Amino acid sequence: MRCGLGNKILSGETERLSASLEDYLEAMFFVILEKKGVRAKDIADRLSVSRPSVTSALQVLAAKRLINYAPYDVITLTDEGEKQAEKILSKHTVLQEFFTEVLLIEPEKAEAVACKIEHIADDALVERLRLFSRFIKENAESPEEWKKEFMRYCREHKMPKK
Amino acid sequence: MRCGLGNKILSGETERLSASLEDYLEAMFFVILEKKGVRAKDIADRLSVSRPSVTSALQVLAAKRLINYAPYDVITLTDEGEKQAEKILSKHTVLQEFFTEVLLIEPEKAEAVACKIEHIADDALVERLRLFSRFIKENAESPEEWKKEFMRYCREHKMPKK
DNA sequence: CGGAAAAGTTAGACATGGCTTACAATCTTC
DNA sequence: GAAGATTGTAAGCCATGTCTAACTTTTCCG
Repeated sequence: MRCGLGNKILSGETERLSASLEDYLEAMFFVILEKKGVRAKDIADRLSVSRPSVTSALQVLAAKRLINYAPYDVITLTDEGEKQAEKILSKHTVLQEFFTEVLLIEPEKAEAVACKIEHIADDALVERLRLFSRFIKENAESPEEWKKEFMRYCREHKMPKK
Repeated sequence: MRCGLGNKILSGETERLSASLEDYLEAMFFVILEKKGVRAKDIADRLSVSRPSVTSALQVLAAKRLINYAPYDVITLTDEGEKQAEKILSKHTVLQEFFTEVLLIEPEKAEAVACKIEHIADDALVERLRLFSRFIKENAESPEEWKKEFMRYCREHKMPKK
C-alpha cells in the first residue's frame, strides 16, 4: 500500500475519483447536511449497497485523505473531501436544472440521468451548460411562452413509437 | 472464467450492453463503413486496447448474437448488432451536435464527452435533446448572431480561474 | 451491570474489463 | 513452398466494486 498512492498524495497529484467513489462522497455530504453524523448504514441505505461495500469505499476515501475515518469511529469529511463533494453536487445541480428547466424532462428522470452524467462531464462542459441554461432563461422574453413553444415543437415532431 | 468477459459465452443472454461492449460494437460499425472487412487489430487500434481485449469482447458479442464471429474468420455484424450499433451512433451524433453547435464546445472535446454519455443517456433524453437542438436552430432568426451573443455572454460571465 | 440488537468489519467469492506473455494461425515475399 | 512478419487466441494476472457469511464492537435497555 505504500507503493503508488502515498507518493501521489505527497507529490500533490490529484487522482480523479471513480464514479463509485464520487457517489459515496456525495452521499456522505448529503447525510451530513441532513443529520449531524454520518453512519456507514446511512450511506448503505442511500446508495442501496451493502455495509461491507461502504467499509471498502471508506477505506479508499480515507487513504485519499478525503474523509477522516477510523474503524468504529465517527466519519467526517476533510476540507478537500468537502470541496470535492461540493463540486460533484454543483455539477449535479447544473445538470438537473438543465434537464428539468430547459429540456423539460420529468424531475425523477432528470435526477437519474444527472446522477450518472455528473461523474463523466468535465468542469468546463458543466460550466458551459450552466451558462447556457442561464442564457436561455435570460434571453427569453417570456420563459413560460418559450416553454409552451418548445413543448408544442416536441409534440409536433414526436417520432412514431419505436 | 479467467477472462472476465467470457463468463456468459454459453448463455448468450440479451441484456443491456455495457459501455465497453457498446464501444466495441460502435467501433466495428465504423470500421465496416470505412473498409470492407473488420479486423480485430482495427478495433484494437481504434479503441486503444490490446488485441486480447478485443478477442474477449468479440466472444461476448458473439454470444449475444450481435456479431458473426468464428476464430480466425471474418467478422460481421448481425442484423440485431447493426441495429444496436446504429442506435448508439445516432445518440453519439445528437450529443456531438448539441455540444458543438449549441454549447459551442470544441469538436474534439465534444467528441470525447459524447463518447461517454452515449452509453448513459436513455433514448427519450437523447430524442428530447435532438428536438431541442433543432428547435434552437430553427427559432433563431440568425444563427450566427445567436452564436455571437451566447459567446459574448459566456465571456462576460466567465468564472475566475479556480 | 450484562446481554441482545444494531452497526461495523473482515474474509472470501464473483463479475467486469483491462493487461502481458506466449503460442498459433495466416499472410507476404522471395 | 518456406521464413519471417503480422494478426489472433489462450492463459493467467490485476484492479475495481459488488456481494454474503461470520465475527467484533458499540449501543441500548432492563
